Amino acid sequence: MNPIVTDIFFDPETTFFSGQCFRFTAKGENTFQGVVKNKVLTITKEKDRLLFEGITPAEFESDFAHYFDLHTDYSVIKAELKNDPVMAKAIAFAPGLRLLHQDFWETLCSFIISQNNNIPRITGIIENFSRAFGEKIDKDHFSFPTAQVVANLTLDDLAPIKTGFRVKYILDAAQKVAAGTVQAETAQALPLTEAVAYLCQIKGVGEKVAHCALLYGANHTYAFPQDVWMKRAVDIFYNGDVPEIVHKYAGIAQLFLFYYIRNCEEAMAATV
DNA sequence: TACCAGGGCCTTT
DNA sequence: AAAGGCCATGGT
Repeated sequence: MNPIVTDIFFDPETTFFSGQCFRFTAKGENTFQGVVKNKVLTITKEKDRLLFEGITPAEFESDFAHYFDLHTDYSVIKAELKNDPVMAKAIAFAPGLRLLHQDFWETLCSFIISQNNNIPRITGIIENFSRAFGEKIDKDHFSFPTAQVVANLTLDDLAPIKTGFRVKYILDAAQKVAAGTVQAETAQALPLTEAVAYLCQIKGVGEKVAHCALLYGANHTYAFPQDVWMKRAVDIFYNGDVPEIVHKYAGIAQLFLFYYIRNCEEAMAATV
């Protein structure tokens, strides 16, 4: 199958390793591979274009363009955000970041696993979780386990995944999603505040995890997940007071700020 | 209100 | 080599 070529710009590396998704790995300097929508997707970054392999042009148009938020014009958003000096720095530091539109259940479950955990370990847990309970796609790749499958597991089944005390949270989330008590469509349709409360009915889902699931998995672009890093960023950069422009593009602004404070030497130095 | 719960990768000391 | 923190939340 010939690769799909696109001249739409985004940076796979910063996008995949910004902490919004946990399913991609680097394969060499400019190639990244991961499981999306039960398919093994390989993306290669060339000088002025990206190559997509593993999916058909029809799949690219119908599913993956939305997944990569390619219908959103980032130049407009970034131009406006850059009026804020902190955002200008954050955007300049990782200009190719994009907000991914992921599967609701996968993000919900992934961010339950993420709590009080670091990104390499989260990635490893999700890999093992998929290998154990997902469907085999090829030798090295497995789909993310469905809520229906996970809902029928026991605490002992999940023990080898070593998610510790989070196991019972995962089970409660899976059971509520599988039963339809919590639905992606409802989470998406509700206003943000009500959507957060809706997700917080799940054991182990609090404000932070709810915002992540809504932002990354339910199209809530005004969601603004605040973990220790973001709180630090808001304190240091804005003296605790988030400016209006950041509120306007909350989710995307958060993505830039999070990546900036996590990775930029200058920003790190400011934390001392 | 403060602390603790699995566990392991990574950073700092 | 050892210690502490990590895209948190619920229970005591």
